[in-house]
Amino acid sequence: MTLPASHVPSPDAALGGLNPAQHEAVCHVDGPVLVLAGAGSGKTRVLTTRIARLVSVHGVDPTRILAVTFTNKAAGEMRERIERLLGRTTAGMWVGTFHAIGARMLRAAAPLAGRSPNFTIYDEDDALAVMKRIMERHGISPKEYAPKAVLAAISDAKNALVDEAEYARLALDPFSRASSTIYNSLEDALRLANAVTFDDLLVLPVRILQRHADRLAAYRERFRYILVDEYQDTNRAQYQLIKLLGGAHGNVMVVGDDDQSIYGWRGADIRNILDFEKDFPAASVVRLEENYRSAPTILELANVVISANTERRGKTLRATQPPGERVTIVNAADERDEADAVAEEIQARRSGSGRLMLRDFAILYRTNAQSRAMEEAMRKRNIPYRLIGAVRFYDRREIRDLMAYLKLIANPADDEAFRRAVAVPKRGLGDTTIALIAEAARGAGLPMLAAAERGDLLAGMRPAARAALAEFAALILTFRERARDAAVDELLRTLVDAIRYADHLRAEGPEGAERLDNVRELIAGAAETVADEGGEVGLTPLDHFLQRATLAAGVDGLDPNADAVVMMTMHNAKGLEFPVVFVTGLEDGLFPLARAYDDPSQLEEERRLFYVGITRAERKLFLTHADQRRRNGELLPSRPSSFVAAIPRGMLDARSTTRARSSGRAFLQGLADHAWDDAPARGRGGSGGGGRSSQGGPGAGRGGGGGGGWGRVGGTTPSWGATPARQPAAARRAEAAPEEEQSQDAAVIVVGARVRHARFGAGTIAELSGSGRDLKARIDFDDESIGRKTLVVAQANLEREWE
DNA sequence: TCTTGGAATTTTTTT
DNA sequence: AATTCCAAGA
Repeated sequence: MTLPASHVPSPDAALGGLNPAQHEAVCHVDGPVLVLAGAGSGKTRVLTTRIARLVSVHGVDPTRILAVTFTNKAAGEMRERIERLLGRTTAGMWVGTFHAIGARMLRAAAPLAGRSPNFTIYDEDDALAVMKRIMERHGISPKEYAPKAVLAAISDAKNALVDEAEYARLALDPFSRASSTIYNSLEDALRLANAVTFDDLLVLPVRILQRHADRLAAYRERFRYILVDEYQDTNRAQYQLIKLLGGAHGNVMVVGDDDQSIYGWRGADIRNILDFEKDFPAASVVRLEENYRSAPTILELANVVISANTERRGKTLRATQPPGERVTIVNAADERDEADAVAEEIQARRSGSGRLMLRDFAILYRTNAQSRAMEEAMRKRNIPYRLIGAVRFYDRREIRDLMAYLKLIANPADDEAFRRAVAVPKRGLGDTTIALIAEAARGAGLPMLAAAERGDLLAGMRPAARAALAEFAALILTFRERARDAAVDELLRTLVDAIRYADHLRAEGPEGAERLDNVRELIAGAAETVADEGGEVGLTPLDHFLQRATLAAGVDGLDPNADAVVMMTMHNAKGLEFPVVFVTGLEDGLFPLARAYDDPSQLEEERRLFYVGITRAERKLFLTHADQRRRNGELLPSRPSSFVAAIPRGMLDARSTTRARSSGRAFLQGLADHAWDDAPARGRGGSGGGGRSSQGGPGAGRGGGGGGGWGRVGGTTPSWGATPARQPAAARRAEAAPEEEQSQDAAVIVVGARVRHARFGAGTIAELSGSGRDLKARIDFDDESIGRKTLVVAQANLEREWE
């Protein structure tokens, strides 16, 4: 990104408006620092400003900076903000998630881990499939030891940097012994398939650095400054990576909040943050305790909730925002009633005086299953929404089918991909034939595809099967050659043609059409992949595409331009903020989950998750719970969460939906100790019908200069993300478009419009197709080497070009 | 080899 | 409720 010189701020301008603690963190140059950054305390600003100053004031070459973020989206935003501050590109700076960075290091040194650079990353399903087959081979019954449990045990071991050999030594009980056997075989199978698991993306780089002093020295020399965001959620392997890279010079800044540590279950070790000063002696500690995000009422609630935890360093967030509305708790009859109340509240507020847009609302829940009722409520009222997480796009069957082909093309040793690709569409090759190939491959020590190419290994196979197999192998070979330089979208198009995949889907009946749409979306999305994402050599566009697809997080797909209500788990909401937030399903057994009661530390983690949910809200927070809820098909009575019961009455306005009041009486009266059953009378003037908006308005609205942007929407022409500067959460707040069903982008995305893409630069829209989330734009880019491309508008993150 | 229908079985969170 | 698993039949 380049800005006119007049827009480049002087180094000191960036310091304006920082509070003393932020200032201290930003101006810290050498040596370790721990920044304890409370929710909404401006830590992203601290990180980006510091990096910008390292470059502009201290003359640090961007290539010598390593910044670790929690999601790819956060990485992109961080890079963008730094570039805006610097007025120049940050090419060569490493900004990414631990997994993306690990993958990059591993690609550069794959042979040291027994892989070649085009290795495949197995997701959980892939790993599970491999494992089940291993268990079968070893005669370990999946009834006795659940494959998922074994995989989880192995994953835990990897995240704790325990290798097969050490695990074998530690394995004493029967389950661990079985797991140990499987762990061993799994590692062999992965090597053979030239594949790695998610965990390996962390573990293998650590191993390489531990065993190869020259590599370690080279990286230490390169990365003089290391920054880690969301440090409270790092696990052993991640911690070790940072310690290896930064241990010598100690120029490591970690930023985190022990109160927001919510990934203990996947190996995150809260001790990493509690003990930072031990690991990096003489570390300075900076505490950011001023909150710039939330109304005082919300913050007060957050402080009360988290104070029940004992395992914490302890801090109290101070409010800087003007007073806002009180927090409301809503009692609903069941999950549908709860969803209706939420939807009605959104409708009421949207048409109210607050000038809110749909993207200003977020619905948060503990489990993905809770999204269903919410989705139905939104659909019933034609409220556009975006669902984060749950069923990932790449998990859909048709997408997995095609991805299997791509993976096999990229990595012919990938047996998982082979098994899936060879079976779809049907070519008369069933289990028997596949088992035969697997057997032959094992015997010869070859990947299955290679075995399939060897006629001499397939004695005893039916001629028909043999012919089909030869044809399949030839097909893959053809595409392998094409993939060397072909663009991925082109590759996909030809592939879909060659295997007549459209026919295959259409044969499935009506839902095949929808699947076909997804295929088109995949192709359009692939058009966006660029050959080289920053200096990695020897990889094809396909390799890049596959990696990006596997490592994509749920929120990565969140389109900042779409005006839609967002729904997601609280885990996914970490790091985000919204004017109005609904934290739903606050019932015992659901949030906190039942199993958390066994273990005080798990209960504390649930409470931290609640804290994360609360602190996402800027102006208004709703808590909701239902009297009964369908779970796993069973209708269960529910009582309000113990988290709710622990909140002093006076801090909440309580309200019941009409249905909860009429039907829920008997149930509620059973709860003598329940704080809310007498509440609807209070609050202001009689609380009207269920879900009526109480627009008691934050008349104050924006308050501090950089703070909110709460009121301002509307206005004249859509300027839409273009307003540079002055707007902290600029992208999100941007204007959007008329209501016209789903297609919020329609007003600005029109044929002839000038737009800018982050990588392809400026261009003109030549043609549009599809609608809503599937709206695609054919764009003629100014740069002739890029030419004409078709992008999915919802994913392309286009900005209107300002002229 | 592939389809079909009934049974079994859901870890809660995700890179 | 919904997906996945498994056995028997076409």
